Amino acid sequence: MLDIKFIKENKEIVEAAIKNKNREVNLDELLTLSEQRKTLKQEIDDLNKKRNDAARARDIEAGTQLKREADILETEFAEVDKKFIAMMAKVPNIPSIDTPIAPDESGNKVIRQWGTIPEFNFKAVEHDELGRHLGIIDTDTAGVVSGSRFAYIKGDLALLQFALIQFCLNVLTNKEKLEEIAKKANLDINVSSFVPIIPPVFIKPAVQNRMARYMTPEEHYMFPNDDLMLIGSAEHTLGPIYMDKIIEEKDLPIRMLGYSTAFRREAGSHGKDTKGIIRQHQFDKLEMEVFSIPENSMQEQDFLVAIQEYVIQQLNIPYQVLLICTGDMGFPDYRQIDIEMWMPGQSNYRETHSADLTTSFQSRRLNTRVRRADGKIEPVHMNDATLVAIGRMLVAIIENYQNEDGSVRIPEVLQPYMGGKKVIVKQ
RNA sequence: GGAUGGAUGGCUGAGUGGUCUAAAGCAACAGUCUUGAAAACUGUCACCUGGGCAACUGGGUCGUGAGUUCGAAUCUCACUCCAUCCGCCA
Repeated sequence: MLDIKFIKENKEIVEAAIKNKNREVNLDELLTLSEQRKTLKQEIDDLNKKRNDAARARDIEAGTQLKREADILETEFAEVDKKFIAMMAKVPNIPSIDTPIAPDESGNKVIRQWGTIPEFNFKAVEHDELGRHLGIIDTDTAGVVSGSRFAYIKGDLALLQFALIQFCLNVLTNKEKLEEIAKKANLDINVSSFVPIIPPVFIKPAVQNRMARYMTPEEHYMFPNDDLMLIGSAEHTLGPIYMDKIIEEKDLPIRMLGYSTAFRREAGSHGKDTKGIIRQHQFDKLEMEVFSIPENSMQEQDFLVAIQEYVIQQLNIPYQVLLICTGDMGFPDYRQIDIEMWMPGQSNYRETHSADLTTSFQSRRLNTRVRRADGKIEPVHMNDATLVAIGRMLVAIIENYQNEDGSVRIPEVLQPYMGGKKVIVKQ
């Protein structure tokens, strides 16, 4: 949610943001509602003053009359307020100055590429074929037991998942390593180790709503009997940790690393990525979440991207970094940076990471604030970013590390976490 | 699932219809004293929102939402969460 004052004072900027993000909101109507709301509130306040005076004076007759008047005004206010809130929720965050303006993903800008695209002297195959051959991915049985877009991850691939997690935890809790990463990225920030968190995977819909993500119930698994839903990302339950709280400036930044399963209905993606485990209803993910003071939030995002890149470089897989354009970026995002990793089986880069800087857009709705050193209170800035979407990372690893005989080498940095094993062979 | 108790500011906690404009303590911050610190003393110290350059001032907030009343932290109803016990359970 944006600040109504900001909207009032920067109508053109907000209008452009709505247009560039392919949304529709009538700002004039919104501003009119805001004025109506304010006027009504003022009238109610004045009336309440009189009511308080009457109550103190024990003037029962005047009080009765004033109460009747107040009831009418309050009903009117409730209606206007409801419309106002609903409309405010439709206004997206404004994009950063460096965000490319374009209607769809074709406007995303590649800002850097890393690694050399591997040349195979045989025909590289896709992960589902490799996985089936090696007996480490079983979507057929999962299809029978649970339906499409589910899989059994087995044997060495299951071990590889835990190796990845362990490797990442070691990096993100190692302050010296993180300092190195920040320094290499030319970032002037106060580095601290991330707090590892295993968050709940269920969330109350009302809280999810306050994360100000523009989402439909079709995207999530809902449990109306229990007033709960499954999260689509650890971010959903990490973000509200400081809901309705004031954080002291000296305690920022707060950097968290969540590990959880993510659940997605993929309602709108029929026929897309139906093979293998690229697009699943259920996958595990390491997710970073950072709360910071406003003036540092862009650097924090750059830091998160630098960490993402470090991990991929350690795995030695080619990737490209994209600045996402207005038409493709998230509703609450001020700046979105994605990473696409090279998938030899598809001869294509595929999206594996996303880093969202939402500035104060989510925190305003969550009511998470910072008390600055000078005592002023303002919304904190929030960043969230994928560290590893494990399913897709496993895909990238086995496709990039495949051999002609269908076996798969294990990336060097992960070998210590796999008991020294170097190759996955048919099981 | 059953039973009982509870939710008040950063924390502890008093408050059972109108002097609550929420006691007191702790913590924090500032000052005095001190070479410095501690202690002591003095002061400040919740949040949202309207008006005002400001001093200041109006309204709202005692888990959430509705209700009763001229008047609600206090009474009623619903909900959420927490604690303890019983049952079940990894």
